[in-house]
Amino acid sequence: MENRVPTRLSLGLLLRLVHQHWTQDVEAALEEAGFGDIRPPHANVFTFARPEGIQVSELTRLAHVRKQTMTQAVEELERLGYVERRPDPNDRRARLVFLTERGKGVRPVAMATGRLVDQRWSDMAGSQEIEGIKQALQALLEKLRSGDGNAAEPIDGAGT
Amino acid sequence: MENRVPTRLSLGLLLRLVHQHWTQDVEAALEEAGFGDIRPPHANVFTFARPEGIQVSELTRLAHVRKQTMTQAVEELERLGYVERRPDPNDRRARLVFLTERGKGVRPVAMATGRLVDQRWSDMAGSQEIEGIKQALQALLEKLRSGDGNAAEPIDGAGT
DNA sequence: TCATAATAGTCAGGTACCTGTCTATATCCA
DNA sequence: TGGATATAGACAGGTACCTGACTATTATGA
Repeated sequence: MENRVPTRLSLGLLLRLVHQHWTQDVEAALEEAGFGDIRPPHANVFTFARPEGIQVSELTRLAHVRKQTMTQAVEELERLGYVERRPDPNDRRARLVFLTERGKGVRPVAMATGRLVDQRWSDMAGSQEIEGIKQALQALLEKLRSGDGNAAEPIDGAGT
Repeated sequence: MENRVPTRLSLGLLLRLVHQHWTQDVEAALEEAGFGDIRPPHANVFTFARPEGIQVSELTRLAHVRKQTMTQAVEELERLGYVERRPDPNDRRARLVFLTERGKGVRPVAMATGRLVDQRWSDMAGSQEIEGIKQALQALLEKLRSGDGNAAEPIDGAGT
């Protein structure tokens, strides 16, 4: 089947391939846990939701995604009955996102999936290896951000 | 502006953020070189094109992208006048992609952009650091591929 | 205190990937 | 040699991000 990883892949390609694996694994973990209707971008909502409610803009900042992306995730979860939105009493521009009872039930599982995948990868490749990659990427990211002009706003991202 | 990278980002998020930086930098490098109409996914076509022509399917394999993605890149480059397609004399199902004269002129630049970005990142963060990340990711990828059932086909990817 | 700037959220549209299905042709081996 | 299987490419449709432009509301500071 000739499926060896060719010797020298570009950094861009490597990042993409590994990221794709990650996304697939998160999705699979959610599926396994019986939540096939929740997909990776939704997980952030569960991760950052708070009993007092939270604005979409704040979710956006916490998860490093654009408003549009987060709005869509919230809308889908609303349709699925996991969250609901109510007007923010302190800011008439805003609406607050709350977990429904159903949503509260899912929360621990959704929050855990990222960690679960981390765990599996650590078991597979060694936790030092994974930890090393994380630290190296984080350090790189900080350098990239200070090094160029784009250092300004929440660039994007999600738990995925 | 409060833009420190928060202390512990998930691996998925890190991969995504760094990959995004990479793509932006490649795009910027192409723009700088005066080829604003060529975007990252196109670069593969220049990288792997051959004087005798090449099939889209083979480009697909080399670049680790799906047929659809590569087809689209080739179509765009055809519209822009960088490549042309002619029937494959040895396989009536297939068409071969050739660089036009114009395409041949761009080739070196398009091929160099990936390396250029690597170079810049190495200057910024240290070439050992970058090299280490590449090797770690590559090793991880190999483990991931042998570890799960997905180890079969060209997963995806591109010079980006 | 009032014009200006910032923020919450919506709307419209784009990109780079993905999946699955389908036809024509090629290859294989029983 | 012919029937199952694989491959080249086209077509239709989906996802998770992105951007920019816009309205309503809030915060700022001169």
